[in-house]
Amino acid sequence: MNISAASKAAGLPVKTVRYYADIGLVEAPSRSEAGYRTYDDVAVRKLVFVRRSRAFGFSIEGCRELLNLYQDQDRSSSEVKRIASMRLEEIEEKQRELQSLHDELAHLVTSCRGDHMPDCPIIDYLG
Amino acid sequence: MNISAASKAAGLPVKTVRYYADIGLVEAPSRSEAGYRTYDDVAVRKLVFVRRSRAFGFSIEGCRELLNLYQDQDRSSSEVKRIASMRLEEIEEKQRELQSLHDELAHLVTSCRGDHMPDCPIIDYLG
DNA sequence: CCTTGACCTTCTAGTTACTGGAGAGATTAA
DNA sequence: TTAATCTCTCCAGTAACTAGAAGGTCAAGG
Repeated sequence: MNISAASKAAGLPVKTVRYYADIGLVEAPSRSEAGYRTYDDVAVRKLVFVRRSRAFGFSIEGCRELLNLYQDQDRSSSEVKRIASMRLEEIEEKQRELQSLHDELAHLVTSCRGDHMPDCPIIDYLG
Repeated sequence: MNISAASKAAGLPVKTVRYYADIGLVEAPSRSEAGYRTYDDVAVRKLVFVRRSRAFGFSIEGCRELLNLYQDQDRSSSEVKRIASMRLEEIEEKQRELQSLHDELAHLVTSCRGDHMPDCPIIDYLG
């Protein structure tokens, strides 16, 4: 499989597939005689794993940790759970921040008449 | 006022204060004979405005827009309201995304026993 | 007067996670 | 054979700063 086929199979852009090998997140693939990268199903499965992990908001370093556990037959599920729980807490923190941000801004928006007078509570608040 | 005083007054790191002038977000301050940047209250007020806008999640470009409106005596409050409302919608979209992310991950975490067996539903799902 | 330490300057480079493009070689289909 | 499509590497850019180096300035204490 050449890189574009692997990229389609994994659901990642070609550039990203190369990038993940460049930074050592996944193994560097073997090359054809002409120097083309060649991928097999195992490589694609790992790329899919990374894509899903990223979609969960894990950082590259987080993915690296998870990937090691994924590849480790002797892993304990408690370690995986610990990492996922940390990420869950980060998400919850972000949610709280976003909520207070939302409430404050919504308050300002509703208190602004939105007509053509230069008077504006949003600007007043920010300034 | 030298840069560190202005930085404290505005609630921004010194580096950031310099940076905002470098990219032309705020005016370049005048300089003392020795080349030190000197700030007045007006400059500080604009820095505070930027800090607050950033805290609301506006991008630098968004801040630039708002700052122009802030400095424009003839601004219409409808324009300000429009920009703030757009930002509010973005926040709400982000909240929805984060919520489904949270639910999915929370489901996986609770379904994982977290013991010392290599069996793990989180890994199974990702891989 | 001199030194010490805090403060200021510019410049470069690093961060995160890619993305875009140039220039050149390889492969495939017509 | 030629044109289109891949693929390669390398360089640069994105957002919004942050860190650190090398060096100039200023005020206070001895």
